[in-house]
Amino acid sequence: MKRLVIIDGKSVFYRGYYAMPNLSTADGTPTGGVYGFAALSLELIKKLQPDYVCVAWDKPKTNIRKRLEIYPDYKAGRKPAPADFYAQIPVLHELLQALSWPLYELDDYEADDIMGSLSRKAEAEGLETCLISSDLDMLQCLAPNTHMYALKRGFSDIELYKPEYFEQKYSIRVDQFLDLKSLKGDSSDNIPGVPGIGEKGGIKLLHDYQTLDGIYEHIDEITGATQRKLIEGKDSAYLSRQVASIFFDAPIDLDLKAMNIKDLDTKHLRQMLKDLEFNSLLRNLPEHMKFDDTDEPDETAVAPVEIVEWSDEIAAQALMSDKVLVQRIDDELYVILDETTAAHATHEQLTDVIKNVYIVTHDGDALCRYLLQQGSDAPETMFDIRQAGFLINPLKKSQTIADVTGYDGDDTGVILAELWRAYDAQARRLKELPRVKKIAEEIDFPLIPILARMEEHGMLLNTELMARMSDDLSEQIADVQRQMYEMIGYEFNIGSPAQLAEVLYTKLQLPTTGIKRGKTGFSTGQKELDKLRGMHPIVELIESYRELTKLQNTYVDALPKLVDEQSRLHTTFNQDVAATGRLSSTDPNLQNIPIRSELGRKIREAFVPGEGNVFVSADYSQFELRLAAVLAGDEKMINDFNAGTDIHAKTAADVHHIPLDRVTKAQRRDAKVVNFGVLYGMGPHALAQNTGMSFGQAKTFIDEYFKVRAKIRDYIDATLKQARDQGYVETYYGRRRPTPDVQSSNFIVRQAAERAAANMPIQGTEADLMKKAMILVEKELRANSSHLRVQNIENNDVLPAESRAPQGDESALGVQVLQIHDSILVECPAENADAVSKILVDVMESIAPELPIRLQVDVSIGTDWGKV
DNA sequence: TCAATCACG
DNA sequence: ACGTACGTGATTGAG
Repeated sequence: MKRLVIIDGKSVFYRGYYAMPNLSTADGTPTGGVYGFAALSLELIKKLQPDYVCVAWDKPKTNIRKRLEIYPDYKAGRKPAPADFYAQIPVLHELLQALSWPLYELDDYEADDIMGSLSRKAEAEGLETCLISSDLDMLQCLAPNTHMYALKRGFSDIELYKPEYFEQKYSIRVDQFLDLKSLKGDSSDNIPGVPGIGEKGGIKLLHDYQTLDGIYEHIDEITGATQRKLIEGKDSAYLSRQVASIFFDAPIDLDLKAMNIKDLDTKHLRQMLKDLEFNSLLRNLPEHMKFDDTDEPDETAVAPVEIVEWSDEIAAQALMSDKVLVQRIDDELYVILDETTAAHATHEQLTDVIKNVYIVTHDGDALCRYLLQQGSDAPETMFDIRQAGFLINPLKKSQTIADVTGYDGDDTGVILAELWRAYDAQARRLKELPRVKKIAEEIDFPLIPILARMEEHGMLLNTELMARMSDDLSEQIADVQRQMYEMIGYEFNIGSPAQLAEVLYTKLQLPTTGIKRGKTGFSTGQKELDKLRGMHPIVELIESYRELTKLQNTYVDALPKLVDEQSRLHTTFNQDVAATGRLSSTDPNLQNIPIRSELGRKIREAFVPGEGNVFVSADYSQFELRLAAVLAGDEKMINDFNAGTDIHAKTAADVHHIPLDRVTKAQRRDAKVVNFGVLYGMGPHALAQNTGMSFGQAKTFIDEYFKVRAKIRDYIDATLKQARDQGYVETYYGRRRPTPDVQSSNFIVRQAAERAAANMPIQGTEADLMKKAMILVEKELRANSSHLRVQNIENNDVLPAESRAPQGDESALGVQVLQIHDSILVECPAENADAVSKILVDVMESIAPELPIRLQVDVSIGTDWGKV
């Protein structure tokens, strides 16, 4: 039996769009919906092996005219789809052309009707029809040889409905389905049904009386509320049936010739998929769609490298190369010499290679950590394919090997060949982006071994102290809990926002005016609690409960579980996550250990240096604000900073037109909020929320602020213009962030993108400088040149840098252990603390002599992290 | 798996 | 009519 597949285009596209919301090509064109459509339909083609395929499409607006005549509220209340959804539709149409799948759309008929009509004709012709849709309405079309593949939540979850399965699942016949829908309604199409009758009730009624007509013919036999609801809802039920029924008479021919799946331009298809960067799909095409390229080289399929065993010859060849790829896969270490040859190796065999040859690898951090664990040295720098991928497009959510190579199979030879190819492509791309290349080579790549050493070194945790703190917190939590239960009169889960909202807004009847509500009900977040403060004593109890449990669950109880045998914590620093270029820290996140609250700060006391050591902490003062002043070229602000003026007080004085010495504490505090907020694009609403000003006051304040700091306003405008005109923004040093969403027609999306775009050069330049500082600090700590020289000058025992002891923790003055965006934490022997402090201040303050501003670094020494 | 909440710069 | 400050990560409850 010949088989026909009819795809509900928009429905499948929609699934794809929401399954892959962030997918885009390297230049930022959104492709998630198209990818979802392509992946899903090609998968189904492979599985179903159809002879014919076509796609049904809802024509915008005109297609529901027929139903609107009957029922004006049909599909009312539907939200319009987002702009980048529509932007992808022309691309999808192009793809369909490449596939030669006919696309059917008609005035007055929805995709449902087209699918239904075609399937009836196919049934008559003796074809088997597979309907692909997420709209269960299509179940009306089921027939002996017409089946439906219903897409469910997620992506690969598909349910096959044949008439027998349908009848078993719903315990009604297919021809009763429309009547069931007439009774239960459909909220997504705004079809009312009979209010009060749902699926259960509807099925029971249809069981007893077969049809909607049957039910009303026997309405006397039905009792109670059901009878009343049915009588009241009779018109609605029949109206619903009219609207929900599929029109099987759409004027469309079953043109099997046009639907023939074998008839397509495979070359066109290949080019299309390549342009869309759907490389994995390209490699996994159904047999008949593959491009026959026996007479021209196929650029997509990559031949696996040959993997040989290590030999002296390989070693010699590697040492003579100007670069080799070194990659660990499944606990095996490989060295790849060129696109055809790779060899198994051990870290010992590679020691000389790593010391002398430029290394290319995917995930240099992992490679460095492995080498360090084996007792080897890490290379000073390398080409990291993962990091290069990030630098080329920092908006890409993930940079795994599969992401950068487009190959997600498990053939090691192919992975290695693809990695080599990916490196090649990246190197070529970086040549076109010289400033990005410079960032890679001078900042991100050299930082990798430093981060690896920091991670391996770890931070010592006083677990006994943590245990005592935990007991303490437990007692306090139990106490707060007891007080709350007494107050309310019963026990409930305070940690559940749903239950808490119930207590606050229903049990206690606290006012809900002005309270934000989310999808699940009224919010119980800190902002909303602030509004309720003073109305009920429970508010303070909730706050302290939250603080205590947060501290205990997230830090005090969680961190000790993660220490190694030496009681040290090893985080992972990610350099390829934050689109601004900042580091992030995971497993555990050591960049968000509490400090702001008194109680939270205590947790830092459990972070201690090793025996005989101390911590030295150095942080930039007002780093981002200084950079904003520089980027905006605001000379007044730069001068204020260079003169050491209190910038927040100065801002307040300027905005209020009063002398500096008459600024009140409150005025300074408000100015500080604006100074920071403006870096993020804060509006009057947020300012009002944060300061307690009225909306009007906040607006006036911001207007006044931008009069005083007109250069900042100009800078933001210029940055946004750049974002719109060239599609990206960049840091002072040229790190880029693409800005596709500033073109969005969706106001909210666009505004959010604008704030992110305006902020990126500031936050990103901060990140660039911090990384530079870390690289230089590391060099100084290890070389400890000038400082030791000062110490050794008396015995005149200075060695040239080259002949000093090999690199290693022992020979360094101290070890960097943490970076938190504007601060560096170093662990060092107590006697080195002053020398380390000096290095930190000197290096960090002089890291950017090209900038016309003084960078100020504050440094402190302590015997635990709470004391620095 | 997602939303809510809250920890940091 | 929307939602309202940038960038992160971890935990919890609930579907």
